[in-house]
Amino acid sequence: MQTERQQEIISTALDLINEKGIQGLTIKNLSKKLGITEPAIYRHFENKIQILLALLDLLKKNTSQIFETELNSDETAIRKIERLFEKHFYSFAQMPSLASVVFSEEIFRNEEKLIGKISELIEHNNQTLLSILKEGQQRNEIRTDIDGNHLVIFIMGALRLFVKKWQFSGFSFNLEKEGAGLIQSVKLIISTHKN
Amino acid sequence: MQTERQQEIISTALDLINEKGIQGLTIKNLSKKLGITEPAIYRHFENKIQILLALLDLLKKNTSQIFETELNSDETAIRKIERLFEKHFYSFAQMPSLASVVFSEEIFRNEEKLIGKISELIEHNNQTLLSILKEGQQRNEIRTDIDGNHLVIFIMGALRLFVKKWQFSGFSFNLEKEGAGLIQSVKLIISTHKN
DNA sequence: TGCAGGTTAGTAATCATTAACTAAATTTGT
DNA sequence: ACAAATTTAGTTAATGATTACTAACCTGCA
Repeated sequence: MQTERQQEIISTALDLINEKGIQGLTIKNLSKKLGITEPAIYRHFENKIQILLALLDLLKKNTSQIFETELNSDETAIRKIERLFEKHFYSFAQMPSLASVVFSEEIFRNEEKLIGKISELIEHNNQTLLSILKEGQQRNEIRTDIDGNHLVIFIMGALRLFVKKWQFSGFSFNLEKEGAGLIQSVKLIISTHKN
Repeated sequence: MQTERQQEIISTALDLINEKGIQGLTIKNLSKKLGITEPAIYRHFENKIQILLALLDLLKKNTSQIFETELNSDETAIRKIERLFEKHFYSFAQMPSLASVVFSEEIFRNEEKLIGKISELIEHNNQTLLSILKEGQQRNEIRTDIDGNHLVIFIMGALRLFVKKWQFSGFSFNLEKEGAGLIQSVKLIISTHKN
């Protein structure tokens, strides 16, 4: 469980990374933004790594959950993928800072624990997506001429790059609206060809 | 033009980022790896930003050139895309450190000049790829039911994610060999459906 | 009254960078 | 051809900023 202050710290850390990148996330900047002094941070987190680990938990909560929920829903595979995109876009639109962190693994490369945790998260989400796709292929909803692992790369690659473009543009376009078009293209690409 | 020592410094900087991420690229680490003292670095580069700018030039040389060459070749669009992947894979296989940097824009987020330069590079390469795709669509080699800009996202997204997976695995699989399979899937996905 | 959550004032370590000096190589003037 | 002048590429020693973090103290509140 997290206290309100801890959540506030994590959310502010997220904003800082969004604004200035990982090199902008310092205890000084963090405390300044929170309106408290540096040592006060240490009343809530043991050290900086714990803050980043908590931040990774937030990422996990905001992405893993999406994958898991869809895996266990009753929809068609195509509809699951569609909702996967929609939910991601919704989540990022609600909290744009998230988009600046979630697909930027470079941020977590300076500590063994962090590397392990983000790798795990990515791998787990990929496996969940692969399950959805394989099920869709068995049901003949999703094309079988392309290996499931490759489909994962196309889907996640597109999602990642599209969100990164949005971030790079300074969140200047409507992610959910523009994203709807991309979702249609994804469906065209992965569906079994019917004619 | 660059001196031999400057190239050595850039190449070593690349290796450092590959090993420890951008936070591992310090003048101290750099000089230690080169076997010289820290101030000696400043005989070859004005400051650290100039080193990163020179590193971006290396990235540009290794990616822009690939795109440009293919744009102006006489091959079919499909063959151009195929060679685009092959050349990227070859380039990264020759110099794996490159793969750790080229799709990690986060590295260059702490200085206005760096952000500008990497954004320019990405945008330029995307535009070149878009030209290739649109020409292919006009010639009816590439499917027209999906917008060119979306095809760019699928192609670049897949290339980026695939290379990133290779990096994440510690370059543990054969990029060119495994990549050949992905290229076949890319061709299946972007080609006009013929039957 | 005890403690959660702040403060002030510091720590050692590390950061990029500079000043001043030097040995060796190279260029220049005669 | 050769000594003098200059340049190149390194050194040691130090700079002020900044890093994450700590010790000791304070204060309002349950």
